[in-house]
Amino acid sequence: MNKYPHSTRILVALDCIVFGFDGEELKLLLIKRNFEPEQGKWSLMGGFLEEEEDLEVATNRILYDLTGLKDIYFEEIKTFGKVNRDPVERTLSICFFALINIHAHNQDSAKAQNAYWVDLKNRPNLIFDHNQMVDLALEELRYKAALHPIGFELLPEQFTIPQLQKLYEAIYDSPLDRRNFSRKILSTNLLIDTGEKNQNSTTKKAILYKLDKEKYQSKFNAFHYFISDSMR
Amino acid sequence: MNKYPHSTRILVALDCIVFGFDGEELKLLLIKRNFEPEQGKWSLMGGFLEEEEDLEVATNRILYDLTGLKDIYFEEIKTFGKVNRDPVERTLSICFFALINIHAHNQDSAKAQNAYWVDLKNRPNLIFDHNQMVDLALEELRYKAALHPIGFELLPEQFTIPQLQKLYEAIYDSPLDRRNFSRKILSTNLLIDTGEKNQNSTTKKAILYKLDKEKYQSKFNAFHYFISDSMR
DNA sequence: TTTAATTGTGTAAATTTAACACAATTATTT
DNA sequence: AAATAATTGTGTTAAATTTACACAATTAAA
Repeated sequence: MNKYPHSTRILVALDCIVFGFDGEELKLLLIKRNFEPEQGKWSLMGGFLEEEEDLEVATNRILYDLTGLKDIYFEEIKTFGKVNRDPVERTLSICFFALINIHAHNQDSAKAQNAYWVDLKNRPNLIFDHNQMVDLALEELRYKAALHPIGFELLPEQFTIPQLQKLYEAIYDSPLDRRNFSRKILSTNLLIDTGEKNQNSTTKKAILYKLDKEKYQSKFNAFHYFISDSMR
Repeated sequence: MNKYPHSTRILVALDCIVFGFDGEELKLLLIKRNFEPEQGKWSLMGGFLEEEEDLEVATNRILYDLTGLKDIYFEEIKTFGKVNRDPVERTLSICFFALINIHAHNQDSAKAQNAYWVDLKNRPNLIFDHNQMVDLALEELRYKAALHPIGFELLPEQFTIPQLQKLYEAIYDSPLDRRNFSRKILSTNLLIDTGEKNQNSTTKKAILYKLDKEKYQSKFNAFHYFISDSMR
């Protein structure tokens, strides 16, 4: 097997923006680096693509190491490739974002990576071009969530419509009309009434829904217009 | 400057799907390979990311070498990273699509690369995973063009609404209602009436429009819903 | 039992979309 | 010169959707 003789091999990293939702605010799972380079500073979770490892496998490995979860929803955003973006050595970064249920991930995995949930709005400064990556990820999340039902990935198995609304309000940092939102969501037919009601409520208890996984799969690529253009 | 000692450096290629429109059909600019590997077979235009070259610069270099054009509209799609996707040596491919005005590019540049315009519908089989790349690129083009005014990138400076409609019909391989299409396009206020009319017509001459570049820039990220969901 | 907060559902006006018809223009044919 | 055929520009109406609201029901706490 002949190799390509005249070309340069380059380090390839994967960096992931992990979003979570605590019921009130959008959160990021960030690393307080206890290793070099840039020890002590904050960064995204990342890792290098290994010798005999498919790119997809590497992505799942990195997400698993951080969260202890498999089959996480993620989406590739962009490859960052400025020559000097990493001062140690030239490194490409294939950047993606992931959405997880903040209560489902393994705390020990996060602890092992020295990872902490941080409010998106009050996030610390990050190393290298990681700030730009987060900005872009938020943009992409907003774009995608306006049209496709990816928001559910951030919620627990069962959730109420008011919870879902709070999530969308957090994503777009804008208030939404309760009545119109509810109608829009229900009209997608993606929700199944579980018959149960939210217990931890101090006033009227809201209906608990779960996602209709089959319809979610089959209608995922349809447009839903959850959020109007003016809102984004 | 310390290097990262234990990690693997990998070959990184860029492969681009170049779309064009001849007034009737969507076209692809493909390479009839007169070099190894896979000499004689068809492939996408590509190239390796070089040592001291920004990723963005490499993309523009490859597009320039193929078309003689600068400032081409392009969009990154995905990085293909299966270990064995290139049998010669492990190679990542950062894949993107580009839209050009088929009449504006430099024929000599294309000839130098042994590149030919091919009907998207009757395209030859391509090497490696390039077929998948084209499939994905078409999907992304359809997705993006349903919401954002990228179609104009495929047309000459001046164009008529019937021409534009033919383009959209080619992209979605579906007929569109002439009257509703015209209304939808005009309501974006992205078109400027040049006052001139299409000359090479055997019947009623259509109005020639040009793009309002300022509005195009500023409203690019707004949603336009050029194509309804059921159409895609 | 009242109160306050929240949830579920309804309604009417405005806007947008979908489906369709007709008049105007131009090269070609009669 | 008039008729023809193909194509273009614009208009209309009904249906569907969105927007901006109001009201009744539920629940824990006062």
